[in-house]
Amino acid sequence: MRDEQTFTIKQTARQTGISEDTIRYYEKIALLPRAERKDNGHRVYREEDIEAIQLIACLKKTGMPLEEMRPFLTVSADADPAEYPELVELLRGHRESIINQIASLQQVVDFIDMKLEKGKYRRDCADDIQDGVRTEEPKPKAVSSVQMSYFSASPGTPKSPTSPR
Amino acid sequence: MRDEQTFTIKQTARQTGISEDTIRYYEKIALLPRAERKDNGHRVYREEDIEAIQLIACLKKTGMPLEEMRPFLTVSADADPAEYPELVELLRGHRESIINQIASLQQVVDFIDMKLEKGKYRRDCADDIQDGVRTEEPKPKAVSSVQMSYFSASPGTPKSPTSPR
DNA sequence: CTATATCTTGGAGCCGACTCCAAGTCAAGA
DNA sequence: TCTTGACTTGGAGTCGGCTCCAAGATATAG
Repeated sequence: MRDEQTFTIKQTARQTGISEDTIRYYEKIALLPRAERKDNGHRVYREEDIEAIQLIACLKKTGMPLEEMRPFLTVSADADPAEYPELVELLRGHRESIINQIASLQQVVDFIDMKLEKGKYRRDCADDIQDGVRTEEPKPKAVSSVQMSYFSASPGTPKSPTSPR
Repeated sequence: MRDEQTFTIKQTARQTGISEDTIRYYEKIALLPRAERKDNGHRVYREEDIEAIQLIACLKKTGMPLEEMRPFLTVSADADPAEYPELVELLRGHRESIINQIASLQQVVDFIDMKLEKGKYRRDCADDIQDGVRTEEPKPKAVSSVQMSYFSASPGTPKSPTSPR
């Protein structure tokens, strides 16, 4: 039998950069599945668990709220997302919003660059919220809590995904 | 008499996508300078103020904490950062971290794309465990090597979404 | 047997970033 | 005059995401 390597929570924390407390917290709120326990009750982690935690860490870096991560973790847990068409939609939506986020970040970089290189004139990074009359509330999405474009989605900008790589 | 247009807080909120309450909050914590008041005490905003708020909105989208925005706002307030060499350093640092963030986001996009297009394999989306003493790492953890099947390669320990073990 | 270390649990506390509220001011309209 | 509406203020409350206990179990070393 393949002996899979296992890790203590401490080792896991070290490998993932997420604190032990936080890992337990994620388990508590069921963002992570309940970890297996040894006879003494200690948690055991293996590669796949660590990868899940790393995925969380990665999404966290992008500013995504924990609640929104659930679908990602579900997808990562079981292989084929195609079986969950709703999930596919979710993923697409997230992809969109991440692309937008990248654009925002790029604008900040531009802003900085401009400032750094003598910048005098600045064309701020908010070209998306022109005086278009936006109703403050993006309608509450029906079924899934996820959607939450990082606010102020540009009105009517289809913005097809960047060419698949 | 110039045509400098001024705005109420409500209009400003609308234009920037930031709520009135939040704008007042930003002023309260001095992230924004105290706005001018009319005789009746009402706040007045003009273009430059709106731009500052939009800058905040933009930085917010990138996940930056309010406290970290202060230098940016200082810079935007008075044009030339070169006079504040310390600020220049700050800006450079932030630029760095934003670039990293973009990379993280791109990885998430890749992750999603992989999942969406039938994904089979993935490479890890994060591997910057800050100055880590990578103690016992069984493998060299190559950044760009494609291993780590994230799923479907669970020999003996299948995780199903519906059955926690 | 005792001390030390590593874990467990439940729960309290903290911080950032809002969000909401009550009470009050002022201007114009019916 | 009374009412409405847009604003003001200070402060309280909320929520997400940790972070920090205290009390207790178990494992190994001396």
